[in-house]
Amino acid sequence: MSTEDGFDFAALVAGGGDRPRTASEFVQRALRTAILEGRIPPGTPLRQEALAAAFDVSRMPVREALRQLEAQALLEFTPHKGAVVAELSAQDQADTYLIRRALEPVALARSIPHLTRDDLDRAEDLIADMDRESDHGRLGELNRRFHLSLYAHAGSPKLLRLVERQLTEHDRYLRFHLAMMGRDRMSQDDHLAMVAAAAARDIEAATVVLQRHIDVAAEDSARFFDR
Amino acid sequence: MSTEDGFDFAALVAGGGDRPRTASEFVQRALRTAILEGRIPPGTPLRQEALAAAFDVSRMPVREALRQLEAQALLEFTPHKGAVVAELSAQDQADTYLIRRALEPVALARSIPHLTRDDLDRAEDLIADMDRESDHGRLGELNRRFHLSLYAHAGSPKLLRLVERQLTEHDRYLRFHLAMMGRDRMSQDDHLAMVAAAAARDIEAATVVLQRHIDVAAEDSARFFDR
DNA sequence: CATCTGTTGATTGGATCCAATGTTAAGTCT
DNA sequence: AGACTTAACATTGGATCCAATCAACAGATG
Repeated sequence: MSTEDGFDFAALVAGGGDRPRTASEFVQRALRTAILEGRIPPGTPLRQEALAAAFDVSRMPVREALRQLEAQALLEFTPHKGAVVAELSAQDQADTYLIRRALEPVALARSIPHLTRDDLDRAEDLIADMDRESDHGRLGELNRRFHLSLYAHAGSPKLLRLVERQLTEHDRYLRFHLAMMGRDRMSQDDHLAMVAAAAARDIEAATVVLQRHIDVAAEDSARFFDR
Repeated sequence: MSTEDGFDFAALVAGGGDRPRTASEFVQRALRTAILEGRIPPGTPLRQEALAAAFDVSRMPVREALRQLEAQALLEFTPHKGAVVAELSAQDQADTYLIRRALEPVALARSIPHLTRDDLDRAEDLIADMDRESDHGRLGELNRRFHLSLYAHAGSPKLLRLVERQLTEHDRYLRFHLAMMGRDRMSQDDHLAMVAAAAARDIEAATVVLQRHIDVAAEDSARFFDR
């Protein structure tokens, strides 16, 4: 059954968390996390019929889910050809870092004055979790949650949603990156330094570290796409 | 016929530009521009049946269009209640400016070295067009195109898409803003200064003007939401 | 032999029908 | 009279069916 059509969609059906109220949302979430975690490789064509069968729904909720994911740039739609999981490209990856570098320091700077001791503790916990975690998919999520925890009090929901989105897209590349680099201790030093600077309410130091953190990650990752 | 259900959807049917290949896309574009240009007020409930009748299609392409617009944050979906045009809020507006201020200078700086004489001429043409234009809806589009024309050569498609999105969302507020302020000569001075700086390849000067331009617009607009 | 064309199969787009849910309003009971 | 229950309606969510489009392949023609 795993040689269906290049990918075993049935494996996606075990949706975690709270069961969504609508089938459309159910499909949307399952596909979304599957794509983000790299479980459906870029370029995979998404046949509506196959997905409908895998999720045991009709084609309609599948179509709605695909439309939503298209608007999130996770897949590409061609009028009468269907949907394909969006490709990863060096250009796209570079752009993601460019955007993160512009947005995240702003979020961090605005958030630092309002961070509580609890927030900082949780951030440190996440760093510890990352040290323990070995699965690449979950590591990306922990990294995302760590960054977001420091930006949480920026008081700009729209900015945060945007940053979150960039971080999730970054996940797709990070996963790819880690898979080739083996386990990395990454920039945990940077992470710790950021928390320390935040605790000291030193906005300047924290943003400098963050920018360098992103720049280094950008350079590292760029190498994997030089081909 | 204009007292249908609070809004005359039939007036949207005259879609400009190239006719889309699919009904879904047709509906999506029409609704999108209508919302952006403020022709459908925030908070308006979008009944699928009414839209389908107005566009002379079935409810299905309408549903797909609504899903896409939801993912673009132009309307809000509630499971069994339906879609409502997204509200404008002071917070959201402030966030939009925050994001623009972070992203646009980056795009401009990267684009300036590659701008051609033609690009600059077109930018100046757009400024002239804005002087002549009186309709608020179109003015917003011209303003958007002006900004984008200066960023066009940034070489970062993803960044540009994001900036374009912020500018279109900004349009909704700009329209609201202009409607109360009467005709304004706005920041055409800033626009001219930006083109001049770009022509001189003076990245520093251009980005400074742009940042101030955005800051001033942010402060101006914020007043209208103090209530 | 290459190219063009017509035909068949696969897949998506759209329409209609039915089920599920939410809302409203009437009616009943305290 | 006020609050709760329940029944009708309106609206959305989902399934199935049909039409339109695209891709692949076979055959004809230069």
